[in-house]
Amino acid sequence: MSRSAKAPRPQRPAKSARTTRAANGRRIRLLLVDDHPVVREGLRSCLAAHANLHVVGEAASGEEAVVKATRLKPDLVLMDINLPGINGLEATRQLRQLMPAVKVLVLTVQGGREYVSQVARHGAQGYMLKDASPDELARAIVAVHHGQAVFSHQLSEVLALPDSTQLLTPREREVLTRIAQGERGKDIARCFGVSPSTIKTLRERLMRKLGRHSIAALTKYALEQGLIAPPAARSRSV
Amino acid sequence: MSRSAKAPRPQRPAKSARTTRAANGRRIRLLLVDDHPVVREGLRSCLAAHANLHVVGEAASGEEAVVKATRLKPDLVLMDINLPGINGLEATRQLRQLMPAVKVLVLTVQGGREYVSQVARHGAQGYMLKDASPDELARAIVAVHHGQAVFSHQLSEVLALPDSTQLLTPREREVLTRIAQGERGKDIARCFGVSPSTIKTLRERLMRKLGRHSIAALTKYALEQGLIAPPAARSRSV
DNA sequence: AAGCTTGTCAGGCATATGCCTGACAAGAGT
DNA sequence: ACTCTTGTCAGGCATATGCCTGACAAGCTT
Repeated sequence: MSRSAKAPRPQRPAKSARTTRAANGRRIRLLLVDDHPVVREGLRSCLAAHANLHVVGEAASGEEAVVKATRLKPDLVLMDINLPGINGLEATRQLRQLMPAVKVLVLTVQGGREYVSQVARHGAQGYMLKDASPDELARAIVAVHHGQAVFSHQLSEVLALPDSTQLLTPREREVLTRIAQGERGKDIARCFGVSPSTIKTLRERLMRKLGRHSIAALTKYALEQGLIAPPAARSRSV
Repeated sequence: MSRSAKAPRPQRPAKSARTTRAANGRRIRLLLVDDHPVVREGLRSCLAAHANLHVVGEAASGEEAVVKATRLKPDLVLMDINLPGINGLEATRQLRQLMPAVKVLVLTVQGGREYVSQVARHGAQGYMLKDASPDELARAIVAVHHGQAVFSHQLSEVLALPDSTQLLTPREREVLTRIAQGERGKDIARCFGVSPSTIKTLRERLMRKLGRHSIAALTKYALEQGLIAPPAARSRSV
């Protein structure tokens, strides 16, 4: 904790203002995407200490992110995942399709293994967790802007793990999401137009592969890995 | 904006500095509790615009929150719920027990109905969602400091709903959390030292009361309502 | 005192799970 | 050609769920 406590607020010395100065001298134009004003403000404030980082806009939803990105043409978008409307991954996909030059650094609290590969699959160049320090974040932005792929060091352990869901076939993933959403075997079978036995077998394969041996456990796994949307008990969705 | 930065950066005009100036002239001493540096910085920055709000410290965990609160004796603690170690609710409970004079305003992304009553039960005076605007937040802080109970207006719809979990007895809640964590009836029974039949009956009562008729559905409900920690796929817990 | 809820327990019954054993065809990789 | 994985399907079997019917004691409300 860099902040001393009772002191007359130490006015953080912005120590890294120099350290991250852009090599080429050009400022990196940033678009902040997060639905929480406080977080946007925090990012703004954290990044303000870095002379080469320039926040050119903010967006509070996926749709707004895409619109603003096309208008403002930032170099890089800092993208949250949990957004009202289309989520950050989908927004990333759309954005990257429309403007391949714009890089996307995903910044979220979700740390599941599956999220990592999902993030990459959707075209983002980086994936930081929100418990990264401001300096880490700034370094990540610069690195991504320079073409590196950057992942939060907190994710390294997760990345070191075998990607369990990579091991799943599309069919298995589909079945898993259905199971995790509370559908029962028979309904899934009917919905897929296959025999209940098939779903049964697939479920058992899933359990063997993932080492989760109950529906509740599979549900929790799917949630952890971001295979299904976390139950959004937000007011807007109630 | 407290942090200077060399950039010309629009240095947001702190328009509401006057509007929330304390009536009594005394500044409200605040302790910020959140495990994300960026969020803490955002709060700092948002609140810096208000002359009567004074951030005296920060904490990144529940334990740290309790320690710092006893040391710094803030007027009010801004408390996140999802924290490493003991969560914000437990921290609130401990803190309120140790220092009843310190008010707690919970500030989180969790908007479930059950969370609202849980927050109140743990001794907090207010509950704001993180999508509140900085001004709302500042007003809430002042209001709570003046003895009001404050809840995010985004929560009003949620509050208008009947509190389904209020309808649950402590025992039922306990069983529900166990179920949602993937324990099966028999194990719960053994753990509680009662007959499996009892758990069976309780589970059925739960299903009737909540209108969820499978374990997966109960799990999702518990997640939504914040009865169990959202599956923390964070690196630290992997 | 009568009624209510809670927590405890039990039985039955249809269905679903979890775990095992198979099987077969299509496709990919070697 | 051979192996491997995938997706499909089936049977059996022990256990768990989901849904119903009870029951009884303790406590609280009225």
